[in-house]
Amino acid sequence: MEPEGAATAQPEGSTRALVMSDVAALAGVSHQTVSRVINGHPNVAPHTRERVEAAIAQLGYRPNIAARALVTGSTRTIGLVTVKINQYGPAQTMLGLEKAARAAGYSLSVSILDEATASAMRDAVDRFVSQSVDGIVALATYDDAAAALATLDPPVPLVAVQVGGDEVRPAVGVDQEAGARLATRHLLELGHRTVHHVTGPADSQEARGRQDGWRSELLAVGAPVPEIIGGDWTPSSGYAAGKQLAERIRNDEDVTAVFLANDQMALGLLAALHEEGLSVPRDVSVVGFDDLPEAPYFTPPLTTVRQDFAELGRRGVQLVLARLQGEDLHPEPVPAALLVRSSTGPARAPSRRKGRTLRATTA
Amino acid sequence: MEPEGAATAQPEGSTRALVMSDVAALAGVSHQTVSRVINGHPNVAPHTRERVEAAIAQLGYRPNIAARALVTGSTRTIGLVTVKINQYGPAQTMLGLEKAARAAGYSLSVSILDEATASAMRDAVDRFVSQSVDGIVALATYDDAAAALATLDPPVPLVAVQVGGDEVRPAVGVDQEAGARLATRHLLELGHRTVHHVTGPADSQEARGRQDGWRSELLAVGAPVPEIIGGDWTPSSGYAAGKQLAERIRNDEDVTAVFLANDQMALGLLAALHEEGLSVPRDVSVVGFDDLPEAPYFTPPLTTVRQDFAELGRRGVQLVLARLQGEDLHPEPVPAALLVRSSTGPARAPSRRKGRTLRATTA
DNA sequence: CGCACCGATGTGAGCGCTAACAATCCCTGG
DNA sequence: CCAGGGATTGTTAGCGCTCACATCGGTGCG
Repeated sequence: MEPEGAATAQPEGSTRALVMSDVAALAGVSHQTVSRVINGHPNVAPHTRERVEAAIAQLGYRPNIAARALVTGSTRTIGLVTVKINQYGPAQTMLGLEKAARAAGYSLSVSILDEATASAMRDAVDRFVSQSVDGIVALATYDDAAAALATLDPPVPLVAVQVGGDEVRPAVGVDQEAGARLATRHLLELGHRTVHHVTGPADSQEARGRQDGWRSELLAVGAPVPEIIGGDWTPSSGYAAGKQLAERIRNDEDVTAVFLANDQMALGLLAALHEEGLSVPRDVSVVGFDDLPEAPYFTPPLTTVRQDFAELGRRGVQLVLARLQGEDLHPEPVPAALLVRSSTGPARAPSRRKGRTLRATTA
Repeated sequence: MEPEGAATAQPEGSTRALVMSDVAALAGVSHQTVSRVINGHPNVAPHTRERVEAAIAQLGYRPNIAARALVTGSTRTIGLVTVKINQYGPAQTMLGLEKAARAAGYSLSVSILDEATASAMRDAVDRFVSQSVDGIVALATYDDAAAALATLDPPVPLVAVQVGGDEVRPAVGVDQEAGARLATRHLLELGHRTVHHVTGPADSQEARGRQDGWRSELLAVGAPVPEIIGGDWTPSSGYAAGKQLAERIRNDEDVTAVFLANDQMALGLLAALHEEGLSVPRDVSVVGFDDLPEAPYFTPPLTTVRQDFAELGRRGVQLVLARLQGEDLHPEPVPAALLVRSSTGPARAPSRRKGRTLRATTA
């Protein structure tokens, strides 16, 4: 980037044009010995090691990683391909991944897709391959992305994070089903006859996992399984669900508990219910999923399910590194935990609750 | 990573062990001509260029970027150092940056700090330098991070995104002050005598910018400037502010309009006001800042200020690239826009509003 | 008609590092 | 007392690419 003649132009002892032999010369050894010290090879005399380390420190030497990458074939970089980083889950997962990668001495290169299409996914993986990352982590919660992943066979380890089943290659994920069962059970235990469910998008494996958990818990206790209400993660779809549910309550249907596949939809539902003059949790109990930072400040504070994203990231990186060494571990799903706040309460008046008055707030 | 003997093991015509001379041999030219074609050098005969391109396509050849980086000194990577990616603003900015970087043919390497301390910042920048990124973008909205940036003098361009003034090196940011004035003016125009303000953390330049905007708008129209209420971005601090304000309203102070430095605090305030039996916007008008995806679904839907993060990212990358070429552009701040929803309304009963009844909901 | 010149291509060197091998040196055991 | 072996260090050869320069064939002009 600059002729080496300018090497000493830096005001303070900053990096530049310093190469291994500079260190070697100062320490009075060969460059190879310096290399050995840097890479922690065993057979270096303690005395020599010290001298080399001192020289490195004195010069502020930093190995050129491009040169190292050229010969080792490893860039010590992990590529992350993800979608919709503005959603809480992906953002948190990314945070966990970065931390774990850094701790393992890897850096994280990211590619944020606009859409989770197969071709976008393929392109991103391709880009990482020609960037010669050591491994790739894909956040693939949507079917087509997951499908795209399945067709890919990059020359580096590729692991999926947060996909539903084990359909796709090595994968780690949160135990969506267990989390959903926790939420459902909580509502059931409060005495609700059944629990309604607002799902996420049909092509999201996470959404399906939550739905499965909800259904199986209902089935397990012999509770009726109401028809699901479709949603798409947005508050707006939760709002629509809230309106629909309010209408059904007005028609005297037995709707006292709702489990939504994420907190944002719960927020929308809360808003709709409020508009319809329904009180949470007096009239309806509500549980979300994700534990957004805002969730404790919803009106009312939202009972929800928290996923341990840091742990997820850690395992994701761990999986990549294991694969890199040829190991083939199959990690357990990361557990989820229920956080009970004020949006859930005991079911009132077991069955008959005729003659309720509904205030219309909007008019 | 693997002995080159295994080079042809790949099932389909995937990448591996392909080097420039393979392409050269197939095209019947020298490796240097291949290099020229790849790098778009002018003096290549059209016919030759075509043949080389065909060979590249046929083989699926991808240049080894480590080798290129070794000789050119450029990795075509931009480093991003940021804090708190789980907050909406940073996450969106990052998205914008990644997009812009990718469009410019750069990839984005990220480092997410736990804390915005000087030493963490320094370490991250250091790591990027030894990773030999071409440029660094720092999201430095906090003073100590910004201060750390000012002391740093890395051998690559370093630009700050979203810092307050021009104190720090090349920087781009959203015009916080203008956004805040928009919000304040909106409330004033609705007939409110003055506007209360809940700030962000004192060491955040963004928070101070918003506060300055609020104050100068108040001053501009000769409205009284109430004491600011301290906050820290969290819903919890907004909640506390809400409680405090409710108390003051109960004591008949003239509080009818609040501008909060972000939406999350507005959410907390909304919750507190609701608990205190105060109606928004009937009793109090509320404006936030950020336009979270959830903001339209708050109770009531929140009037707020939107920042164009995509544009911010674009300009950030543009600035780095300009610096890389020695240019020294000083970009304008990115504008912010007011979004009026239902949390703001006209001021009632100009002054006297004795004898109000406050329901206590919690008891 | 021949020489200078330019566009197109090839050749050689080397970026900074690690891996493989070679060369020491010092010790141990027969 | 000398061969053998392990520990330590040095030497050499590339990794795959781009840069600088050499080469070659053709064109323009004196």
